[in-house]
Amino acid sequence: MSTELAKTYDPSQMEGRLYKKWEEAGYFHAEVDRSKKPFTIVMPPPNITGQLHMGHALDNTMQDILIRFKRMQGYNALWQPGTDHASIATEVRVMAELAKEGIDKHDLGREKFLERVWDWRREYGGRITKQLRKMGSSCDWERERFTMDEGCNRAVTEVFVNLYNKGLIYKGARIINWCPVCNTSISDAEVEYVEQPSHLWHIKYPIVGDDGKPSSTDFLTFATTRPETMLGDTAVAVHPDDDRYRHLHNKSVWLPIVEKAIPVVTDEYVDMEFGTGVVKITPGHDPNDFEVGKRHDLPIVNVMNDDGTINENGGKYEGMTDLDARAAIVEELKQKGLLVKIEDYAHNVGTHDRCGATIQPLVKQQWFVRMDDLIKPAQEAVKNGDIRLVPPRMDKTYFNWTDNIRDWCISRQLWWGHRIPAYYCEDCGEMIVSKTPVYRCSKCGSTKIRQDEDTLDTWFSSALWPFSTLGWPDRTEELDYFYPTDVLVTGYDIIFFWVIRMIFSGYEHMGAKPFSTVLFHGLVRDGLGRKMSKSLGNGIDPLEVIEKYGADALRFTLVTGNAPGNDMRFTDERVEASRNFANKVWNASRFIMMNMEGKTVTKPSPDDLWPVDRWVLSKLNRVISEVTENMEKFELGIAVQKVYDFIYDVLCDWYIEMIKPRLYNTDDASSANAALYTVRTVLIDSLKLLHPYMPFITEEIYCTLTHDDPEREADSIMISSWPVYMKDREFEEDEAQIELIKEAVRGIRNVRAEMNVAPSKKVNMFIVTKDDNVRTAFENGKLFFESLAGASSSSIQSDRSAIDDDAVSVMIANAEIAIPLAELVDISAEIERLSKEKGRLEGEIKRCNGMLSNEKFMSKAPEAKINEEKEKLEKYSQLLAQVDERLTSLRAK
RNA sequence: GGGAUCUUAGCUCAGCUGGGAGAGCAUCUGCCUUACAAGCAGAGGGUCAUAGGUUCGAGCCCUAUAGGUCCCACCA
Repeated sequence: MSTELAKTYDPSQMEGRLYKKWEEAGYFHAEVDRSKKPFTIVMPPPNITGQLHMGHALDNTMQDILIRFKRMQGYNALWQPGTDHASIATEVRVMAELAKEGIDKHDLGREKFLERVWDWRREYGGRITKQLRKMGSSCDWERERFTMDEGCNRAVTEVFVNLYNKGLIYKGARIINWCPVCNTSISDAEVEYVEQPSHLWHIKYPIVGDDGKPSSTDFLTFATTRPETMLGDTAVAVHPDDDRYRHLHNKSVWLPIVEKAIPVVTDEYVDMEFGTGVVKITPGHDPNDFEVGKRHDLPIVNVMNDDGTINENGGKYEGMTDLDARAAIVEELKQKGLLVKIEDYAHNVGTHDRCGATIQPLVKQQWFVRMDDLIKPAQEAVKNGDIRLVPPRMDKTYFNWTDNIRDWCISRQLWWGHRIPAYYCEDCGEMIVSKTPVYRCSKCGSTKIRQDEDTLDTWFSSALWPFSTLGWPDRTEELDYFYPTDVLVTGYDIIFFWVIRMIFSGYEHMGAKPFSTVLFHGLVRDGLGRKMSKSLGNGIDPLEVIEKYGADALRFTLVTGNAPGNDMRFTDERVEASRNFANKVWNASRFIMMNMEGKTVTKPSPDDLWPVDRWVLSKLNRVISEVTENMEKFELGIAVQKVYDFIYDVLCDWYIEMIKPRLYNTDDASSANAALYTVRTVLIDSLKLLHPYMPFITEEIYCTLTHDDPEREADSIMISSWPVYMKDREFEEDEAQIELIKEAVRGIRNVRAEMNVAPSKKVNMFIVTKDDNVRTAFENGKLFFESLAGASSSSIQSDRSAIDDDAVSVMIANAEIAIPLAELVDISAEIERLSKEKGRLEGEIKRCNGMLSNEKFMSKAPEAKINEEKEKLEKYSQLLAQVDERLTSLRAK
């Protein structure tokens, strides 16, 4: 470790080095230790396809802040990392690679394809974790997991089989989003609705008469955007209350082309206002129609092949693509006189977000998790506060999901993922769900066994993450000790996909919640407020930011000025400001160390401390308890703001400036020692408070500062103890004294700036006061007028004698600082300045009086508030009297 | 269509359970004052979206309106 800090702050030369040191020292690692309280966070596993983006950066910064904070507080802090296999994203990625070689995954076959994916994963799967290290993330890499490692696989199988045996997993037909290009079903979330210009085809079906034949005069007219699906129509629906069609209840209409009768059903799903109030029902190719079909027990006719062409149910249209069939069918209807009109219509078409193909809703056999009972404990947990969501408004979103929960479709027609542990006997058709591979049919003894082709939804394994990573289904020590975990940090956009599923899984399989608190963050947007996305190309690469400004600046930027759950805009200027702050910390530390050089700083006796030393310790004390409290409440943005203000304002702008004369004064070693000891104490505690936010710079300074200190607390700031409030650092009187001096200094600076007094011009100052307390304060603080306010000398007296009449006055309660500036101001200007001040004071007094003379205020407001107002009134009245007196005397000239 | 959320200084945003409007950046004026020009000392700038209501007192609570954002559902 270097013994002094480099002249300029350069994050790039320290961050990699320090991270390596931490990791090698094992500071990130947590072992079960019953003598300490655990604090656990499981990292939302990033996709192995992922590249670090700002969302990760924010997410991980927040987790690292909490983990570092708790670790310093003495908790046994475990941050459990890992990655997600991301079935569809990865499969698409590898398929794209194969496509470059002209290979389709079906050519390779399942096994060969999976080998390719594992190869890909070995090569790129660790990329994101390397990038997380650059952020300074202090997670326990020795415990890194993967959603498809051996343990997670066992957990997944265990859960699937258990749920199946409990009757909570079933197989059933459902309409799903089918991508005819990728040849798989995709989840609702992967469907992107794109508005496309299209048409509304108004069509009429003949009404079937009592004789069972289509009428040639009575028709039922309706509109559709997809005429080709009429091949699969099994009903026509009207609203039950629609008087226009009451006569058709229980009747039928004739489905042309297919040439068969289909019933007219009544269903509330129909919007009477839209079009003619009639809807054709195609349960096989429309999600809503599917639901209607279920309610009315309608047959399902599938007219489409997996590649999107019309199948044998389409009769003569078999083999045509959907669009060709559409044109042909419209033409045939027209010839039959059944086409009423064609209208232009813009309509939202579901497309696959990865390949852009138009989604075809198809009915397929899928696996489902029955949610009605599983969701109940998850609902209850948030309701009764067992699990707390931060910010609390997320409760509403949460309940919106749990209240409207639908069965979870968990099967995917993909290869990369956990294959469903269901086996079918080719001979007798028996289905066996088993934790271990099945080779023989338990019913007929046949060995012709085939495993279900489908894999599980990626979220199925993520849902188990809080306990699968700790060893479940084995009852490990880790599980016993670290579970339930403490905080989950994630974006509000995956409340449904992930958070809810982890919660009900925790209750179902562990019998306990997965975590106590969920801390949500928002989206990171670009400078224009747009979501960062690849297609827009407006994403800001965190790694580039780190390279330019350092990880500390990036982390600081991501949590500053932001409230939990709110989106934030990310701009270069904000990072720059953060970097500048880091630079400030760097230079202040450098200054302190320069002054310590060659000296042995010892603990001063209490008598050696100056009021200003006690003032800063008292301020430090307060910021420690406030910051700690804010962090306990997850108010990270507020906490870091307070640390910033303390370091910048209290430490750098005031305290360091105020002790300079003592440091430079070689005659009084004990005073210099007291100042140095105090400033070092304050610096170390400030660095500790800042460390969770800016781990690298604080470590570098801490180690350098304490490298030869025999009483050095720890080899690293990250394992040092979090500062705590200390009663013997509380100095109320000294605080008041120094605040008075600061007020005076600021007043003098104001006047000087207003009067255009060159900063280099030193002037005499006279402090006039009759108040003993104020006198004491200024006796202690006289020297600050010289070092901070440009006084050549200052003296304290109880009246204005021996002061030039044309001196400028700075009024402080019970004191006047008179500054003779004869050659720079004239009396009339001073009268004007004081008159303005008088007006301001009168306004304040009027406001106070208004409140205090309001009977209702006096009877209803809390006593503390009333006293506060009374004190203000007193102070302003005092100042006003001083200003008045001075004005009277000036006007008499 | 349902739900959530936001609207505060020129810009980006804080503002904890209601008690005299804040920060950073930008702008303006001075300063190379031996830690820092990535700096120092000052200054200007806000009817807290609009209209009502509750309250002694509202940026904060309630209602309505306008506009923005997000999530969900997608209408034939």
